[in-house]
Amino acid sequence: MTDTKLEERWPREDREFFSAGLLDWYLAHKRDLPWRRTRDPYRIWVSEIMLQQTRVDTVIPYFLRFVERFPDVTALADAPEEDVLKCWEGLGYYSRARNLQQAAKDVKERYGGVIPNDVEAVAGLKGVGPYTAGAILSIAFGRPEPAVDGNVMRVLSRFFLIDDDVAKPKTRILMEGLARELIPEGEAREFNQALMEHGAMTCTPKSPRCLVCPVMERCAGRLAGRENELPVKSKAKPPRPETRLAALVEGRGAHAGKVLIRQRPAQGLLARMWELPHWPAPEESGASERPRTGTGTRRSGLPAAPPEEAVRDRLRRSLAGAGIAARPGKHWMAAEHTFSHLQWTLQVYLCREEELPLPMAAEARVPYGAAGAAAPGEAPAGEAPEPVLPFEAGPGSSGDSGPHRWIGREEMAGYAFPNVFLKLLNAYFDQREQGETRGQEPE
DNA sequence: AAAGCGGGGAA
DNA sequence: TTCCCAGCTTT
Repeated sequence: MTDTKLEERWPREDREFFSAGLLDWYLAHKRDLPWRRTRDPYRIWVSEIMLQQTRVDTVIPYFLRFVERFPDVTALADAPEEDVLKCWEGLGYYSRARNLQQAAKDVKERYGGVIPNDVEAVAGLKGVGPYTAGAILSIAFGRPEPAVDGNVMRVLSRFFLIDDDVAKPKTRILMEGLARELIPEGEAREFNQALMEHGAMTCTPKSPRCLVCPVMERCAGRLAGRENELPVKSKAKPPRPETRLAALVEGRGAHAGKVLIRQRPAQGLLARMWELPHWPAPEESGASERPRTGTGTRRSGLPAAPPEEAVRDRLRRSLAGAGIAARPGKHWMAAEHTFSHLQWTLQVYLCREEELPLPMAAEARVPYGAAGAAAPGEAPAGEAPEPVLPFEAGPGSSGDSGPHRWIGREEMAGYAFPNVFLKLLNAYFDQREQGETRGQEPE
């Protein structure tokens, strides 16, 4: 973008009014946040990674715990990966944690553990894209780099009345060019934070607080009466629904009092996190129906449980395919977990570990399972044998089961779980402690 | 350029 | 409940 072109579209007077107004407002009203009490580039970096896709109030306790546990680049680089993942548990987008640690190892090796004051070096770190690079460089080092996130695009799109689709990469490039020009001399650190703070506190996604806005007099979006239709953003695809059968296997004998968990593969969704074992529900059964309402875990009753016979057989075969001999029992509860691209309905069944394990498990391991492996009275006669499903269907999957473990409540602290499984496990152990199984024994 | 990747807060 | 939010990597 040439300077004349920029001047045409956004006059210097407006730009200077905007920058000065926001900066003054920020210096008077900025929130006291943990990462604003330091200029340590490491802490700025950690905070910016956590703040991707995550709100300030959610991040604060995670940030404090994280920098206490891993106080500097070297401590993070040298920590076991599962410690880092456990510290990130519940925060989501777990690849952020793995990329952050990988980048810490790189900083330790390449730059002696010191985060370099260098645009290319910072931008080259794993997990650091254009926004985060600009944030680190400006906030930690005072460099005049733009840091354009969703807040900034919303603010700029309104004040300068830019109705390009902010979902397009081209629009972000445009905004970065504008944002770079807006930085007042020597004020990058405070101005970039002022932009984001303004988007978070005043120029909010819905119902922007124009009446208290420090730059409202010249806000082109508001003057045009279009503040509520900006920014323009094309809609994302709705998440694809998927029903899955989950097994809460109660251990017997050596595993009494424990339940079975497994670790997910190193690649893809929820990589290396732990979970209850679960498999896709058969399409043709009623099990693939979604509950009409609801998110989160709930007691059995609301989403109608799928037909018990077919489901129990499928579960038993899937468990056997993972080398676990267990008898599926009663439907316990349904839980929902929504990702941005996927919506799981987990139908959770209580199962009991079998005492007679290996021979049967070995036989049932045969992928296109022989009906002869069926436990007494379970396989419906005349039904075509169903394949034992691999651990995770889809491209890039080895099809192998990950490691399994038997754990009690105390051992949960040693494993990182996605929230939905954390809730299910806690609900299960709570219920069992209260002896609240009344009449719900597996058949 | 599009898809994959979690979770929580506001309306 | 439903809707909305959102940066980086990989494909």
